[in-house]
Amino acid sequence: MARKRIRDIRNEEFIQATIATVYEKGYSRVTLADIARHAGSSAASISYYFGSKEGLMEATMRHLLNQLRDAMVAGYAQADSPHAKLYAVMDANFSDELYTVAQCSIWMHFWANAPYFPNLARLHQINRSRVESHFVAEISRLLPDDQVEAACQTLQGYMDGVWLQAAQSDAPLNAARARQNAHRVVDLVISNSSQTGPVDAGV
Amino acid sequence: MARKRIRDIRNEEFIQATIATVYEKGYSRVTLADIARHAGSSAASISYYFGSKEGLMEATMRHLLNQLRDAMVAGYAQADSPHAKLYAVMDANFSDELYTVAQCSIWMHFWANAPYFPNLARLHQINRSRVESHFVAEISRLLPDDQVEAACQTLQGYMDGVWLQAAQSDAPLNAARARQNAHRVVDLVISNSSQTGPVDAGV
DNA sequence: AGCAATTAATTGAATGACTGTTCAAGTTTT
DNA sequence: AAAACTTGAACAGTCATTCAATTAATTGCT
Repeated sequence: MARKRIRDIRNEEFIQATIATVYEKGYSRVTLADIARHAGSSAASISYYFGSKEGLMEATMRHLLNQLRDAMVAGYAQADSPHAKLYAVMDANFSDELYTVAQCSIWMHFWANAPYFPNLARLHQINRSRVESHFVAEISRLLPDDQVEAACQTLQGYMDGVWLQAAQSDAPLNAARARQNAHRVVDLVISNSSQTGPVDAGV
Repeated sequence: MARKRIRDIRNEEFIQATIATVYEKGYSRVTLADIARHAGSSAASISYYFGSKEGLMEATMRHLLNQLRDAMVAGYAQADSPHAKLYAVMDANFSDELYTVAQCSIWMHFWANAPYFPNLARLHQINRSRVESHFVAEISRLLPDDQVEAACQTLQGYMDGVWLQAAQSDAPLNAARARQNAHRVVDLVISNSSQTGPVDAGV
């Protein structure tokens, strides 16, 4: 246990340094020396812990994916209505920890680069599928079948789009406000059900 | 005139090669030699025409931004109702020429890298502001004021989000279907006005 | 039109800078 | 005493850029 402790601490430090440094320099320009400097360490140490630069990048993305998954699952479990569950997914995406310029920025970089790393592309796909299946499950209870796909894609696109804009921001983000807006979007999208009558009462 | 012709042809060729090659290798790994091979030319030639790799990337992004702007402006001018204008913006984004995996992919890369090139970041911002002002102008005529921002961000996010997913696709895209879905999203978002009655008749 | 002369276009090879990775030699921790 | 950790320096490879030399295009002149 103790033997692993140090390694875990180091891994976490390097991953945080990676996030900060990729945000600062961009994925295409960042070097191990840059990241090491940020972590107060040396490039050789990174190789020692992660094997290679690619290994570090993979570990970092894995960390981000897990963080997002955990936040999502936690909020999702507590919510008890379809409406609340949709809110929960949004709240996870726009939580104070995840919705920062640096995090959104590195997500951008990983989104762009994932297709060139098969195992990352796979992880990315898994994450996306999970979000989608959650959305579909809840929206199916709130909208007629023929509107589910559009509504789902709208919400998913909204989350991605806001992150994309956030990555370009040069001012700190307001996560609370982002959550508020996201709730409005959820309301906007599912409020449509009132036009076609209560779906639950349908065939 | 004739003197400029050759240079223009070459520029266009190299930019197309850049799009194809960045899609193939990723922004962080693409080399001038890769691009030159795609264009049936040499790396030295690219330096001759664009001065540097960065110059080539800037020219390519400028090209993409102009292409998008032109498509948007053209469709927008022909549409005569707010509703039709919203459709037009969507149709431009999901036109057969622009909505391809390679184009969406390179847009991803440029979105991610724009912040590290001040003049590109500026262009990017201008483009985004133009789209937003179009959206706000039209949506203001269709929804009550307090819903405009959310609706606008939803549509903008939807476009970005779909492109983002498209960039990850390993199958060819169906632009016509994307336009159809986009129209549905527009309908979904603005159909909400019927809940609060005709906005035009309000104070 | 035809023919130098000038300018533009092209690229293989050389250059120089950069960077991921390894390694040996130390230091710290267990 | 052993295992884990750390890193400066060396290594090997890559790549953008430059340069010299060659070829193609254009211009100006008679």
